[in-house]
Amino acid sequence: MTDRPAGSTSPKALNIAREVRRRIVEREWRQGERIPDEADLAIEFDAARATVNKALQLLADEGLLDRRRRAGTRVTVNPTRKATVSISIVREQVEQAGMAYSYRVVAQRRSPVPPDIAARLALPEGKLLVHMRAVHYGDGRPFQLEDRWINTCSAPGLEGVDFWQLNANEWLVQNAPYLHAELAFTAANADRREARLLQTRQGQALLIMQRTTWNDLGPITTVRVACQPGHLISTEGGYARSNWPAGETRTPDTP
Amino acid sequence: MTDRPAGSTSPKALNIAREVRRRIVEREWRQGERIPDEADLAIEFDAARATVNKALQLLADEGLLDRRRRAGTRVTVNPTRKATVSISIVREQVEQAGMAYSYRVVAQRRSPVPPDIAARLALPEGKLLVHMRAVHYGDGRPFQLEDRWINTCSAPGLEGVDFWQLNANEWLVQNAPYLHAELAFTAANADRREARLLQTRQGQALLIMQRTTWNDLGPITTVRVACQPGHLISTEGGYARSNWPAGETRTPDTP
DNA sequence: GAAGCCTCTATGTCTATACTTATCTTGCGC
DNA sequence: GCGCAAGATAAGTATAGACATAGAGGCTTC
Repeated sequence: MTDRPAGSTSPKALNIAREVRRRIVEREWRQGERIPDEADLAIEFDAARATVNKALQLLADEGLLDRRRRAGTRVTVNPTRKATVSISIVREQVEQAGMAYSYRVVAQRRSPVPPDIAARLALPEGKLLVHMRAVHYGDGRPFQLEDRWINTCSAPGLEGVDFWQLNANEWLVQNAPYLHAELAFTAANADRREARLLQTRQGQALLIMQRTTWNDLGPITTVRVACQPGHLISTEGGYARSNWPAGETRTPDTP
Repeated sequence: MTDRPAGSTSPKALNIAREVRRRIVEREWRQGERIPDEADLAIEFDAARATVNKALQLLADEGLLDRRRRAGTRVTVNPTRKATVSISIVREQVEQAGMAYSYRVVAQRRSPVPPDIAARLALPEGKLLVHMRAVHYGDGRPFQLEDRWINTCSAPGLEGVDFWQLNANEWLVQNAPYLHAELAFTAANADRREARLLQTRQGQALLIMQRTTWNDLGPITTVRVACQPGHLISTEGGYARSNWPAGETRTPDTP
């Protein structure tokens, strides 16, 4: 009898993963302990080994299991869990929040690259890159402030583009897909200019997002995004979207 | 002598993924375009369809491809790329940075839960939870400041634990695996107390990490971590860690 | 006992095949 | 022309079988 009352949408591998996860969380299988091997689990769950493999790989990716050839699979002792951040274009973020998007370029010029940026991009100091600063607005209020350096060598076709009118972020996303990216978060106090552009006070703590992308030609662009005060970047919990919070509390932004 | 000049580290599915990625990045297959179906690719790459499927699923997870049954696979128009943040226990972070770890509990008591925390945990306001504040040090200098609420109902066995001595973070990681987690980043100005504990000045911008975990019994714990000034949380670039710095750029015909 | 070799096992990966399922297309009846 | 049902198609998923390979553990040798 296939019970599917609680919405168990039945891809077999996922069911197996869920059951194994439950056994771990409920401590039937304890930290560091070795769990039955794939073949045994395949018998227990009446599935092919490949299916069990898929399930266990999933849990290993989540950081719950440690798998090694010949040694078998054991429950991770100090699980390093992973959370994923989705980076979409600003306009979509703003619009998804139900606000009207607008965009203003504050400055744009070719400029020799300063030492810190050069280091981050692994480019010779002083090389001429396109440097631009822009503000993204939601409903007319400043949402994000971006300070971007673009390496035209890695973005062919960019030469003729007029970023005073076009959104650099979107142009790059659509026209210069990357092979490698780095992303980092930090915090910084708003300086005088940032405070003015974001319409806040100097010294206000800002969430800073630094992002650099590369393709096979080299670095494409690096950008430092300063978010509006109180902005929250949240990650996707990952796997088990359960249903405890009866009222899915989508936390309102902090004032 | 294993000559693998072009770095083809052999798992066939990964090779296929890499090649498809290359075709996208090099714009052989353009944004929005439909790519050949799995069967055709299987023939082209001389692989089974399952293998091609695995490769394409990988790229879809990365956000590069959009796949729909019957409709086929197309290159994503506005790729929303994903980056993953690894959350390990603080001690490991500190030690990995080559510093000596220490830990000090600043306060711990049972306390009625304030409205904002109650909302976040979906618990009735005023319920008694364990509230604790602690500082993590690296080489004696403050590294992180944590403000944690623990729901003993969801963490059986916690009643008798003495967090004045034991590291709450580690105890929870090892003894209360979770099913669901949420993580968010924001920035805040250090208040008087935070400034003192982190040995910095009041108003200093701090990177804040908020993390809440649940298991099948309900919310386990929520913690607000304030990082030392200048702290950087970086994500794993993801898939293609390449080696441009003067590395072998598999240079195609560059226009 | 330490070092080195050997063997066997559990996972890693791939294949061929089959069936399921969503959804686009087509064609029929009106 | 319109609506709806039938068919076709591409991805989704599962399976049994096979071989590859890392590496733990035992064995031998010095």
